[in-house]
Amino acid sequence: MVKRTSHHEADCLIARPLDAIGDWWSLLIVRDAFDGLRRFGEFQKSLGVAKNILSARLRNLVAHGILETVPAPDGSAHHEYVLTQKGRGLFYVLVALRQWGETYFSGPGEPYTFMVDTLTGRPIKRLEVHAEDGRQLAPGETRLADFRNRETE
Amino acid sequence: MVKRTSHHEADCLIARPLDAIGDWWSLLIVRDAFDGLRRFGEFQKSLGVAKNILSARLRNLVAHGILETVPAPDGSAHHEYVLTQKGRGLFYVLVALRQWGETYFSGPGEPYTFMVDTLTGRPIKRLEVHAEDGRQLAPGETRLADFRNRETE
DNA sequence: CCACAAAGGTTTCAAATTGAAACCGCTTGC
DNA sequence: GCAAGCGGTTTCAATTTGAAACCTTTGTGG
Repeated sequence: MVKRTSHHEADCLIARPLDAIGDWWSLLIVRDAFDGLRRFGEFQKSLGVAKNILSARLRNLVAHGILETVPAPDGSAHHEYVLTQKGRGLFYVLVALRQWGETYFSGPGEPYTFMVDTLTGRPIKRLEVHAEDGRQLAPGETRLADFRNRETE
Repeated sequence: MVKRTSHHEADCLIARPLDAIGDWWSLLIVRDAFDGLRRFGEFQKSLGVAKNILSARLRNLVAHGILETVPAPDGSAHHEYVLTQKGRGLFYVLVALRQWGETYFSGPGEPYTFMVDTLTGRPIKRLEVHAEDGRQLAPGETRLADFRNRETE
């Protein structure tokens, strides 16, 4: 066995992100970071993950620029982990995953949480994919296209 | 070591989906399925994954109701793997992941693909999160709220 | 009809990863 | 001054991964 496969060099821009967050724990750490968790111990308690694993995941997330370490505000020698802008960009992935989970993974009648608009307390709308002109697009109405350079954007 | 951790019973509706698709390959299989791939051999060639691993992942995806097997249309004894409705629900996850990848993982000047509107060939809009009343919401403007029963929906 | 090839897996086995628990160093709190 | 807590690292066995070999069921050429 050579090495655990990495998608780092894949052409596909779905594959490459999985290199950074495509394991069982990383996305949950990011979710907790969105919930305001910052300390090693907080993540460990929330996730119940072994400390060596958490340590490796945090290091990987920092290496990928998803989290960054900042000095602890209480003046202690320790530091805290906070989301970078890149890390906050995962918000839409989390929302999409959560909406899918709400639809297909919630047992009937079980205690249940929604994402809600903080201002009104009402559930947010489902994600939709829209064309440039505003038309809503179904999965079959999109495809991938190649552009040689970014200037076509 | 007891067993590889499963999020199957987690309360969190982000964690539970990861049980179904939270490994290095499953989401790429789903991506290929959206691209129209259906046969074992097609997935294997596209992903370059070992056959035993692909076999296990396809079985898992079928067990989770994300793919289903259908008889091959050419009358051969083999079957094909196609997305279920639940599987097609992952479209938004893939779009979110891809847009994140486009933003943060594409090297400068490298050949590049976009998701485009099939009708016009123009890139699709970025995902946005909206409140019930249509206001666009930033990451910090949402939270999770508990509802005892689904009837509050 | 028989040999041979291809598709679609399964089996085998070594190497890598995971996880639980023990350990370690540094600050506090008492 | 000493125990406790935080934030990890180390150790080591169980599990998972991946490459390659193998098997089984059709399809095909001679």
